[in-house]
Amino acid sequence: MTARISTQKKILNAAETLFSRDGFEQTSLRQITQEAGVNLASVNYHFGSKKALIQAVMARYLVVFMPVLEEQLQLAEQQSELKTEELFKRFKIPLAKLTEVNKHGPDIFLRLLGFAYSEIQGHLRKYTQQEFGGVLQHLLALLKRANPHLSEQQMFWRLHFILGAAVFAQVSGQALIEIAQAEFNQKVNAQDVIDHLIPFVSGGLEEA
Amino acid sequence: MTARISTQKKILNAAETLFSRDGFEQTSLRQITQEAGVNLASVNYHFGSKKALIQAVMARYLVVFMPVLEEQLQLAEQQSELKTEELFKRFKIPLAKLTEVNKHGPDIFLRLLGFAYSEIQGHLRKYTQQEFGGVLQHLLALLKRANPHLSEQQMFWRLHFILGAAVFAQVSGQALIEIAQAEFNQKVNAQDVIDHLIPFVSGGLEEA
DNA sequence: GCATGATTTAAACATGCGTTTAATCTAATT
DNA sequence: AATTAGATTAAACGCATGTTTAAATCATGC
Repeated sequence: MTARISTQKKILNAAETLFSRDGFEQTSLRQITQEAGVNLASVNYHFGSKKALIQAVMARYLVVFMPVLEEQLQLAEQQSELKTEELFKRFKIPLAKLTEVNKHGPDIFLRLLGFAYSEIQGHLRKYTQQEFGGVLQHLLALLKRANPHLSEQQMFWRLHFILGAAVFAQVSGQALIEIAQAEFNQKVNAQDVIDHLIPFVSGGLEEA
Repeated sequence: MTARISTQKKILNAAETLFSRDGFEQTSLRQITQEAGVNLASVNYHFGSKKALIQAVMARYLVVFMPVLEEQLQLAEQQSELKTEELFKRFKIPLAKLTEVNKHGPDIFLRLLGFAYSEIQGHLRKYTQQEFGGVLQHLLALLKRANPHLSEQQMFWRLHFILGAAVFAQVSGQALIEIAQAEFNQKVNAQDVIDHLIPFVSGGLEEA
C-alpha cells in the first residue's frame, strides 16, 4: 500500500531535487511542477510564491541541522582546549543527521546552501542570516578563542574565505566530483569533500 | 579636444562597469545600452550576441593579464626553491598591470572573473578554461613541486577550494568590503583583499 | 554632389518567467 | 443527496529578456 503523497510534498521533493542540481534562479516553476506531476498553479496555491517555496525547501533541512549544530558547539565550549580543526569537525554531526530527512540529505543541503549564498538572492541571505545568525555568532566566538593570535580583520576575512571555499566546492561540486571520480577512479560524495575541506580551512585559518 | 569614443568602446565600458557590479546574468542589454547612451540593437550589431559581448569584455583584460602571469611563472620556475606563498604572490604583478587597461582594472577583472565562475555560464567557463588552461596547468605543476607532501587528490581539492575562496571573496566582495570598512574604519580595496587571501590559501594548501 | 556602404534607430518579435483568474473537480459534512 | 469548503486545472496576464527587422541617417570615396 503506497501512501498517497500530498501535492505539497511532491512539490517540495521535486523542487529540492532541481534546486540542488541547477540552483534556485535556474530552476523554473514549470520545471518543478512538471517533475512533480502537478499543476503549475499549485505552487502559488500551496506556498504563495517561488520565494516562499525556496524557504520551505530550506526549512526542512534547517530545522534538523541547526539545533544539532548548536548542541555540538555547546559541547565544544565545555572542552578545556579549543582546537580549530576540532570545531570544524563538529559540523559533520548535524550534517550526518540530515540522512533522516533524505538519504542524500547532507549532499543536497550543502548544495542548496551553496546556491543560497552564491546567487545574490537577497531574501534568502536575509532568511539564512536570520535563522543561522545566532549559531554563527557562537561559532565565531569559539574560533576567536581557538585563534587568539589573529586580529579582528584577519578573522573577518578568513571566515569569509572559508565560506567561499565551502560554498564554491558545493556549487561546482557535482562537476568537480565527476572530474575527481574520473581522475582517481573512486566514488566521491559530499562528505568526502568535507573531509578534504576541513584540514584546508583549518590550516588557512590558523596560518600566522 | 575630447576624442570621439566609438560605439563599441562605449558599450564595452558600460558593460564592464555593470557586469563587474551586478554580474553577467543580472545585467540586461537594455541597462548596458542605456548606460552607454547607445541604441539597444547596437550590441547585436557590433558584437553579435550578449555572450560575445561578455567574452569581449573579458578579453580586454585577459590579453594583458595572461602573458604577464605566464612570464612570472617562468621566472618562478627558475628559482632554486619554490615556496607556495611565493607562487601566489606572483599573481600580484599581472594584476597590477591591469591598471593600464583601467584605473580600477585589478578590482574589475577579479570581480568579472568571480562572476564568470560563480554563475554557471557554461560558455564562459569553457572560454576561460580555453584561455587559461595552459597557464593554470603550469601553476599546478609548480604548486606540486612546492608541495611534494600532498597527494594528487589533496592537491586537486585544495586548488578548487582556493579558487572558491578567491572567487567568493570577489563576488561578495563589494558587500564584504563595505562591512569591513564600516567595522574597521579604513579604506579597503581588492588588492587588500588579495593580501589577506594569500596567507590564507598558502596556509590551507600547505597543511599536512 | 551624389552614390554607396556602414551605422544607428525605433519598433516589433519570440520566448520564458512568476503570477492570477475563474471554472471545475473532489471529498467530507449535514 | 445536497451543500460547501478545499484542491486542481487550463488558460491567460503582465512583464522582462535577447534578438531581428527594416527604415533612416551618417560618412566616405568618386
